[in-house]
Amino acid sequence: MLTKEELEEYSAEAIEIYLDHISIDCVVFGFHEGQMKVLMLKSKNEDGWQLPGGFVQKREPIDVAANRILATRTGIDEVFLQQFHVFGAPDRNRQHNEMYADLVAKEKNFFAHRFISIGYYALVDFFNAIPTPDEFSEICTWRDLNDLPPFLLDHELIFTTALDTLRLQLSYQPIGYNLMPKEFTMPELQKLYETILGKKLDRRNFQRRMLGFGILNKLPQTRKGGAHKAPYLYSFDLENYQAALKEGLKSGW
Amino acid sequence: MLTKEELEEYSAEAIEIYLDHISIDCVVFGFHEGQMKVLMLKSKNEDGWQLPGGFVQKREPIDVAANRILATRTGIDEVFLQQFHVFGAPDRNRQHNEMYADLVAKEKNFFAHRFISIGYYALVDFFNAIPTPDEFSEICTWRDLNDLPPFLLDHELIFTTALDTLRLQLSYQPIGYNLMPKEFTMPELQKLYETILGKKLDRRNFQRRMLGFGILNKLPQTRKGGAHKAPYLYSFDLENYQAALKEGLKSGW
DNA sequence: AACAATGGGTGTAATTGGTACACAATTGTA
DNA sequence: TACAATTGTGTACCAATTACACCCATTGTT
Repeated sequence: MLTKEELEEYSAEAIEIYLDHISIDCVVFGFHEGQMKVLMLKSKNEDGWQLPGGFVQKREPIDVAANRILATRTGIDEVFLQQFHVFGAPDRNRQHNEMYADLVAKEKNFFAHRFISIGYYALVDFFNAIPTPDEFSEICTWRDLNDLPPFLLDHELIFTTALDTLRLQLSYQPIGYNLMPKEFTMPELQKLYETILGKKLDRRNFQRRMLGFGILNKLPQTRKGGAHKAPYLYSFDLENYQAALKEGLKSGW
Repeated sequence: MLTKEELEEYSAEAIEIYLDHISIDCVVFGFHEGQMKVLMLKSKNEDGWQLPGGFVQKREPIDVAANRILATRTGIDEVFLQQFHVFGAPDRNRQHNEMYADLVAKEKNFFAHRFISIGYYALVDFFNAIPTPDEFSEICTWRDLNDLPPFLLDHELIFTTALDTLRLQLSYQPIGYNLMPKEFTMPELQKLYETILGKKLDRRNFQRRMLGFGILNKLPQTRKGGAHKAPYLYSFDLENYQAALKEGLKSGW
C-alpha cells in the first residue's frame, strides 16, 4: 500500500502528464523452443498479477504510447504491438476505485477514475527479451500459459481476448516474423503454430502449405547438432510477408 | 457558427455528463436493392460531412454508448454495432481545436480537447431505417459509396478502415442478418456480397457455397413479380448463424 | 395462343487444395 | 557399424472450388 502522500503525489503528476480516462494494456506473447508464455507484472502494492499497462501522454499517438508503456514497465523494446480490442465496461477497474477510497477522495486519485483500456498484443521471442520490473513492480516475468496466476481487474478477459484474436489471425495472416530468430528450421516454425493453436499438425502438410504462401526463403545451410538428419534453415521473405499481412493469405471470395 | 454563450453552455453540460477524451464514431453501411450507402450528417455549424459520433457518459458501457449515440443523432435504433478500430492520432480533431480557438479558451471548450475515438460499424437495410437529423445537424442521410462528399476531421480514414474491415470479415464470417429483410432470395443475398466486394460472383457457385455454410433455411414460398421463374425465399438459421459468427466459416488450420 | 425475353434452378467435368500416409536419407551415439 | 531419432520428399485419395450449359417459370408482346 502507498501512503496518502505518495498516492497524492503520483496522482497529481499523472494528471499533469496523461490523458484522463484512457489506458493501454499490453498482452505480450513470448515463444521459445515450443514454450509459450505471457509477460506479466506483480505489483509492489497489490496482490495478484497484471498485464503491463499505462496511460497515454497528452500529445502522444496511441501506438507510440503502447510501445513506451511496454518499454518502461518491462524493459522490452522494439516490438510490433497491434491494437485488438477496447475494454470499456464502467466497473472494469472497480478494484482500483475501492483500494484507496477512504484515504484519498476519488476525484483527487487519478488511478481511481474510470479508465477505458485499449488492448494491444505482440509476439516476441522470449529468449531475446529479458523482462525488467519498473519502480511499481516487484516482479516482471514470463508466465507459462498453462500455469497462470490470478489476474487483477479484467486482465483475464483482456488476455483471453488477445489469445482468441491471435488464433483467429493465424488462419488468415502470416505469423512468426517477430517471434522466430532470423534463421529457423521448418520444425521450429511448426512448433510455434502448434503451440499457439494448442494442437499437433502434420509435418509434411505443414511444410507444403507454408512454402505455398511464398513468404519463406530456403537457405543453403542446415542446422546440425541433433542425432538426426540436419534440417534446412529458412528466413522470412520480408517483402512477401508484408504483402501477405495486408491482403491476407486466403482470397476468400 | 455557435455564439460564445451557446458554446460555453454546451461545453459545460458536456463536461458534466461525458467522459473526457473519449469519443465514438459510427460507420453505418446501408444496403438495399443492390445499392450500398453510408449514413452521414451535415452539421449546422460546419461545412463538410461527418459520421455520426458522440461521447460516452460517465458510467455507461461503451457498447451502450455507441447505440445511444447512433439513435439520438440519426434516429436509427436496434442495430448491431461492432467496434473495429481506435483512432488515436493526437491531432485528429485539429479542425475542432481551431474552430473556436479565439472565442473560448481551449480548456473551457470540451469539444476542442483531444479525443481518442472508438470506431464502430454496422450493416442495416437502409429501406427500413429512416435517418432523422438531431439538433446539431442540418441533414442526416444515406450517401452513396460512389458519390461521397468531403469528410470532416479524420472521418474518411475511419470510413475506409471500416470498409476494409467489412471486406475482410466477409471472407471468414457470415454477413447479412442485419442487412437483409427476414425473407430474401438467393440473388438478393448475392447482390449484397457483390456490392460489398465490388465485383461479380458466379451465381451457381455462390449458391452452393452459401448453402454449404448451413446458415440458411430454404422456405417453401417463392417471390413472384418478375418476368422470369420465381426464386425461392430463404431466411437465416439464427442458431447456426450465431455459431458461425463465433467460430468463423473456415477452419483455417 | 404462341413466342420471345428475362432471369432463376440445377448439374457436371476439370482443377485445385487438403489430408493421410510411407519410405529413404542424414546425423550422432552405443 | 548398427541403431535411434528426426528430417526430406512423394503419392494416392477425398473435398472444395471453378468454369461452364441446359432447362424452366413468368410475363409481356404479337
